Amino acid sequence: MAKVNSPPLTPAGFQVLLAIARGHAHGYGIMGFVDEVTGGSVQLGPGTLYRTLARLSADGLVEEAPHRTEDEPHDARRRYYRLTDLGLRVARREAALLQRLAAESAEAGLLGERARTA
Amino acid sequence: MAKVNSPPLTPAGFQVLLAIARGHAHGYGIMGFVDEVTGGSVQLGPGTLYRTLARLSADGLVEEAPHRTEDEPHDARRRYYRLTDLGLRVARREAALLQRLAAESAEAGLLGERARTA
DNA sequence: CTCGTTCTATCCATTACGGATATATCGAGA
DNA sequence: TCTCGATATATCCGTAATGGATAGAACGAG
Repeated sequence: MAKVNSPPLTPAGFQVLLAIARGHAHGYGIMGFVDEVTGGSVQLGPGTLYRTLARLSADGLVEEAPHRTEDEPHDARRRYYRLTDLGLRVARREAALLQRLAAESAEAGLLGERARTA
Repeated sequence: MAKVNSPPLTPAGFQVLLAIARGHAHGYGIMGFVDEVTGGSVQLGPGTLYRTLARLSADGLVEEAPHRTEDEPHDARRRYYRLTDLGLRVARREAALLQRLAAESAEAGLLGERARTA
């Protein structure tokens, strides 16, 4: 049985995995997605982004994919990525943790019931 | 109107705020709660924990609370904390972001549908 | 009184982050 | 075709966050 001991995933690392899972396959697109989905409260600069992509790739969580000649007009500068099997498992595990924390947050009264009195 | 520009919240910072919101008011108890609620996948060592508490306190997100002489048998070593109004707002905002990310994870198929084929 | 546990606190090495900078390609338009 | 701003990737560097080791005081059981 393969070790499921995944290498530690950084916050930025999860953002990137999530963006790729959502179909944003190249670096620049990932930046925009993260900014948008978090309402601007998380912003990956180029430094963090490409360093994170390199680490995820070295850890075997993502791999470079061939250019998609279909819909996209083929931009030679772009590098596309996709999740590996391991990357998918890691992303799922992290997503489950997030869900758990969101549930705890709800238990703690941190969700919903906003400005009830005011 | 007060600035809502909260100081940046670190991952460890949110864990601590959540633990306090859940009623774990002193450092050592927070360590145990975080370990437990995350199934051991997040572990705050003493270094991170107390440094984080100090920073949260300096930023006005938490404040020290008087010892609870009621249920607890009074342990003079313990230091109790509670959320400030600002801390509560920040925790809520972060919890909402978490929820959003969990929802995106679901959209990406990272939640549920586990080992369908196997 | 003694000892193991609880609890807070600080120090240090490693790592992650954020932003500036560099460079190359693309597409629009003169 | 030549120029220029926007797109896209990549690296560098200073700052901050993390993890783990270490220290030491107060607690409770025996």
